[in-house]
Amino acid sequence: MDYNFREIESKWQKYWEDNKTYKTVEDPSRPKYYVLDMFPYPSGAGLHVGHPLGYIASDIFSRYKRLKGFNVLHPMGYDSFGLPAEQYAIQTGQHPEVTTVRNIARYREQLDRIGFCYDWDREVRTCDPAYYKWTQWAFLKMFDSWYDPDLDKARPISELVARLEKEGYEDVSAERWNAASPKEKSDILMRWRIAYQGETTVNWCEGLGTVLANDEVKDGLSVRGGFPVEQKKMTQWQLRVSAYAERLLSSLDVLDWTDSLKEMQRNWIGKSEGTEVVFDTVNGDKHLPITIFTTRVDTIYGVTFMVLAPESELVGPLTAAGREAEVEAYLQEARKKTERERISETKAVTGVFTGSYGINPVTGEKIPIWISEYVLAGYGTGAIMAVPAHDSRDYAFARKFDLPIVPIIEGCDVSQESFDAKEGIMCNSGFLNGLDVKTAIERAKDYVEEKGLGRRKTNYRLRDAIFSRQRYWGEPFPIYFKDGIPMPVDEKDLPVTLPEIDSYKPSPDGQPPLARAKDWTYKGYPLEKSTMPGFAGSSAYYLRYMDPHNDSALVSPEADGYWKSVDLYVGGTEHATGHLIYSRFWNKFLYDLGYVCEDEPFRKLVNQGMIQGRSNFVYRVVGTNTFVSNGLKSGYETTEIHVDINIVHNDKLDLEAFKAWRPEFADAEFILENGEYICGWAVEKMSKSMFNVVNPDVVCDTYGADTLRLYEMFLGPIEQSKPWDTKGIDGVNRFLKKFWRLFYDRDAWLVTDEKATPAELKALHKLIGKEQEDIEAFSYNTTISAFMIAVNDLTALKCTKREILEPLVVLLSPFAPHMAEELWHGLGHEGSVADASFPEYVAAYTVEDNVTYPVSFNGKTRFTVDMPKSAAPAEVEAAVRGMEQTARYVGEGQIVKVIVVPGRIINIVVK
RNA sequence: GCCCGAGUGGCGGAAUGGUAGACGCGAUGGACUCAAAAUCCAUUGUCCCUUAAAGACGUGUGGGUUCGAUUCCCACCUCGGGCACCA
Repeated sequence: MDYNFREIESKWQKYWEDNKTYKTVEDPSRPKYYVLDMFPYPSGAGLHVGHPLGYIASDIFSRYKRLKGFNVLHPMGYDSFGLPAEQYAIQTGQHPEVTTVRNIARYREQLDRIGFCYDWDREVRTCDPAYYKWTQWAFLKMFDSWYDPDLDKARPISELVARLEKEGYEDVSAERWNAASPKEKSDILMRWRIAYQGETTVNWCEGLGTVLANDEVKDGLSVRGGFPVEQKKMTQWQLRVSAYAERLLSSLDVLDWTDSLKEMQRNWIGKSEGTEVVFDTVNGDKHLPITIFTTRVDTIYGVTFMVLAPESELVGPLTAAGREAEVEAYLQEARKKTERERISETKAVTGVFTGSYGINPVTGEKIPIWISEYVLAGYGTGAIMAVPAHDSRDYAFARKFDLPIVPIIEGCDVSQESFDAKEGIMCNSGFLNGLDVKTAIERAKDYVEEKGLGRRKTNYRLRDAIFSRQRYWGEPFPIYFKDGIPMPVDEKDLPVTLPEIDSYKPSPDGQPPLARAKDWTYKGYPLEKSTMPGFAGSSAYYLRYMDPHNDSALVSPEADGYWKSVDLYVGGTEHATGHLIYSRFWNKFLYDLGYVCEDEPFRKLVNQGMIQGRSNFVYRVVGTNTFVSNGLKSGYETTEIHVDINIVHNDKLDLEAFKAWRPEFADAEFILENGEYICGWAVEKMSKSMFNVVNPDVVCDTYGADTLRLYEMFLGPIEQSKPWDTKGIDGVNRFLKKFWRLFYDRDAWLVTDEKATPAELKALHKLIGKEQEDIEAFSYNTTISAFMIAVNDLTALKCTKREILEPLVVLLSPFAPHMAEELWHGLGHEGSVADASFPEYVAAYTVEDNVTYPVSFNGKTRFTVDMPKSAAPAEVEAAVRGMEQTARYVGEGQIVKVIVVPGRIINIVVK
């Protein structure tokens, strides 16, 4: 019987499905292990070979852990709300659900062909009402909670209400609270709710007709669609992620994530420890104290002006009489610019003088107050003290508007640029003179606090997440408005399902699409018309997999207590500042309220790299229909043309297929080298337009799923991005065929019950040891190498013994499950190879024979020493030192060091 | 500009202080075959050389630590990724 992968693979895929081989149930008698892939958005284009890279890696790990005796949870689902389906719906009028369901079916078909061990009974879809019921539920909990800074966790809002009634809270006194109207009370609580509605500057994307979160905007363009994004003040639902900034930052330390990913999150959270300082200001005869934030309070003697953000509410009160027109003109100008324009004009320094002055609280000096775009309203207090000598932005501004520059660090040259480094000795700085900068920062902070001029303050760049989208294809908010007051829908009435509407465009009066729904009300009151963003549904999906059919809780305490959190999460880095922050926030919130038992959702995270395309080119001689082979093209003037990689094999063009590819190439002629047409190539993004997309189905048809799995892992370390290069695929395919031939010689079944030889046992156990070690380290490519060596060794030994081959099949099963299953049953087993046990590693079988070390003095071999090859260098050293001959040559105790490497003695150092 | 990460044969890559280039691809030669496919065997870092032996060189560049450096340290160059008026 030859290795017929088509037959084998479809046979076992059906077997797994029929027997529910991969169904997982909670089992307290076995240790659990939770392996999760980032679930895909089911796009219309289907999967290409880059998508399954991470899935294959996690599948191998899941299968390995299962062989090791773990109860493995390995689920899959779909992140199925999202913009592409909605954009398509707007164009075609077709309900996004229709396309989504179709795409999911296609994804499932493609995934099934690769032989994953998912428990499909646990599938989730974010657009399923039974699923998004729990997304809405979590939102209600957030709406109904506040962040208590004393306990440093979220608490029910009722506790805050009780406190307000009794003693007041912060600046809201009990009298004021108790006298407030319902609307006023609602507004007050919005200041503390975790999910709250508030006015904020948002990223408005006209092209998509919706607001976007910071991580959905890149370089001033929307990540989806690439439309320009502008800043706009709007009232939106938001999540108080910023309350968790410190916890999100500090618990990064305990996570087993890559340093680069943690660093990205640290940057995104952007903690900076500084000082808030109060400056008195004078506008004519009016005084108004304003607070600024700085990390360099030590430079306070170098302050020569102050700057406000254009959006700052201080702009109005500080605009002096007679300056209104000019200030207003500047604000108009700034408002009109989109984010992108602001960025592209980085170098252009703009600003306007308010006419007011600030008083430096330390020096008493009077300094002008300006307005400029380079100060952001959303960070710190929206106002800064400017120290042009030691801040490059202040420096540029001072140069442009001819403001004084006062250096306060000894010996620094600020004639060309500012001196930003935090080093040097202070001067011109009163009580700070003579201190080095680091000391001066601390001294100045103490000083400011002692004199009551301000206080130490930590700021974070992390902003609250804007949570409303003016779109249709997302979760509706479980919020209705009673007399303008946002009210939560009763928990028992969840889910609030999406209504049918006639068109997916915004309503004629510019409202979100849900305004088109006929009866979008609850208890007779209007429901919220925006929907939740994409990250809502993906923030807690890993919890739902633990208990996917529970209708009374997101996850039962039993299921949560058993599965706890994700042990291994595999996915791309593109979610570093989006999903991976929101999920951690969401989980911490649920943890605070006691719904989950773990503070962090993803213990260990592995980022798989991208698989790029490898494009092929043909070279048409200009003005002809003749194509010249790559090696000869320098002799001609040619145009480079992308050619479909499916008609190229190992860079050799299939001439007939090329002629048939496009009508205009039907009568193409070729200039060949050595009788072949060699194509050029380049590594590019995998995309249809470059004809370099490789479909996993095609690879499965040609080589089989097992070869695809093996090959994707053999390409290199999974974290690395690399081009898909079909060249090497024959190698792993050859390996599988060779493996098969250990069992079958054509139709003859070779396996015998003879006893294995030491050489055979050695080959097997070397592999067991290596596979164990490498899989735990995610070094799959080296495991496969070890496999190839073992199979070559056993082939050379003509090994046909069950004692060796049976464990070998188990070792193969995580990588090539179909073939392993076929051979496992061939060996007479009844159940699936997935239920086998990982073979025990016996180090003794791999021990090498003795080795003879020559011991030389002055370059001449004087004697030899016999040691086992496994002896550690230290043991060899001890043996050499202890020998009589040694003492004869160098004298007792003369040896300083004997340098030994496995197999030889390199040097003997003598006193 | 700031913060990470990486530079090794014709190619993907291996080795994390101890024989650099495992394993695979490609290439060359050979066996089997009427032939092809498939399979198997051998060679394959560079230089010197008819070949071999022997030798020298060799992990981006320059220095350092060490008996010994692809690996550790310093500086630089190149590439990739992230952040970017965050005071």
